[in-house]
Amino acid sequence: MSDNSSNDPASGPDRAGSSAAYSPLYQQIKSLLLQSLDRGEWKPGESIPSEVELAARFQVSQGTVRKAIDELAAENLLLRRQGKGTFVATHHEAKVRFRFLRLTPDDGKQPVSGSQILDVRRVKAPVDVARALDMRASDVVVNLRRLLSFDQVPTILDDIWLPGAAFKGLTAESLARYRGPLYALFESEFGVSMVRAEEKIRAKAAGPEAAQLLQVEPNSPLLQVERVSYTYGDRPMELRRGLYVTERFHYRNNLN
Amino acid sequence: MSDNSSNDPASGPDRAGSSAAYSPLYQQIKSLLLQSLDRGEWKPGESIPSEVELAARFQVSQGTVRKAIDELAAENLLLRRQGKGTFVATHHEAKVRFRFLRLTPDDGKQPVSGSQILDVRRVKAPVDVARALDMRASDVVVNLRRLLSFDQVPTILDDIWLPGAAFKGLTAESLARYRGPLYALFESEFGVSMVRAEEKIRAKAAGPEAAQLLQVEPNSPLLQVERVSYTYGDRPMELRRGLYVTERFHYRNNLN
DNA sequence: CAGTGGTCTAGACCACGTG
DNA sequence: ACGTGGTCTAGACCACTGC
Repeated sequence: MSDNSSNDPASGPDRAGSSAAYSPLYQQIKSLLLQSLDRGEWKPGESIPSEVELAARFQVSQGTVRKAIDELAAENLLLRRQGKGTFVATHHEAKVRFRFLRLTPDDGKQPVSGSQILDVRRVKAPVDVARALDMRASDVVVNLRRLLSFDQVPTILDDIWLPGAAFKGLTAESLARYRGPLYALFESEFGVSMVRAEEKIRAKAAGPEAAQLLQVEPNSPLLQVERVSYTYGDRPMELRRGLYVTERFHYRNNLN
Repeated sequence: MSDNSSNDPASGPDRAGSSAAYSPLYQQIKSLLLQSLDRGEWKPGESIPSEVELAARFQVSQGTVRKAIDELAAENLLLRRQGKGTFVATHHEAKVRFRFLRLTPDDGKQPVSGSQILDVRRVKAPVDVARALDMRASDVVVNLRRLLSFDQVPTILDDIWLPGAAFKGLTAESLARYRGPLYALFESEFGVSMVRAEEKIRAKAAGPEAAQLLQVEPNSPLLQVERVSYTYGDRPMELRRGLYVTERFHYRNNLN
């Protein structure tokens, strides 16, 4: 705040939300950065302006910008690379691919993966799906089913629900052609960046259809993983129900 | 560094490990703090010295101490409370109790929990246990089995393995008397603070004994959770194999 | 009111990546 | 050589807690 002899963070020109109880400057800067990300001012994989530049733009010190970026980096929305700049996180890039997939081979060797699209439909949202995605039951959703194999062994059966409006051009053909993580496709083809997800996990006996597709005995124990993925602004954009075969794989998790 | 006109972080008096490639000052401070925690200089629940005090002790600026503490707080080893001080994390305290338990009721209402000790034995470590706990197979371990119930419904069957040396006085009687999380007991009775854990999760059919104890049909699908817990310095101190009934509960997880 | 952590600034220098 | 993020410092003031 160059024009302000006291360092009062609330006195400067109106930077973000105007009134509000009290929010530290760096939080306000963080919100502004989030808005820019959401607005698509900087695309996934691209670099954002340098800290000095942002400091000038927002009329704050570099340290304040830094703290805002620190938090966004901690949340994996941004990626700092010393000497190069700060980049918008992306689901392309080998390093963060399958960022949301916690299923891991017991022996540690990463397997060859293959995907088979079983079905793509556009339907009115079932109530539970509508509730999870914050939509009305009259809204249209895309329902996508696929089978993932690792080292040729069928391992994950996914049942995926997406808001129809945001995923207009999504067809079985475009999916069949595509190689790589779905989230990368969502990002580059539909401008939807998944930033965070919540999962609910339980054990479930395989039904007849799942057993057949996953090539296990009916009633075999499967891991059922229900995931809701969110974009910027905590807007839910995907509901995914997966059934995992955990014979030679396990779901890994770290607790702090 | 008051006595050093240049801000060279490597030139001052030898603060931590001496040589080593290069480590930022605040990382060295962090190591020193970790050593103090490990050594028990400050006990769980207690406050550590103030930032100014630590800055004076280590001959660095408050900002550097702050950054070290920031990281320890992010890892949940320390807890900052504005206006009061910085405290050593503890498994007592309602807020962080069951910090490592991710099983959550589907309806959100937190249940009444009860614990029943089934068995406590001291045996030579089986090979897999020895490997997980970084021990020799000739070493003695404590093996503890218990049944957790939520709202009177048997839900978790735990099979727990602990290094015998560190848990000398652990008996069935002392456990039966104790109420509250095991990790809190480990902390106050044995000076072992669990700081971090890794879990491997899979779906498993209930064997006859588990089915009987958990009051489910044999071959019912159960969540099998294998957890290794670590103290300071990444030393594994517990192997825990749990079987969870996920009829009215689920394992929740957040992905970033 | 004093003491604690929390925010903000300004400026110096370091490590890294690229030309 | 230059620009980027990373570290470190010193000092000011704010917000919260408890005496």
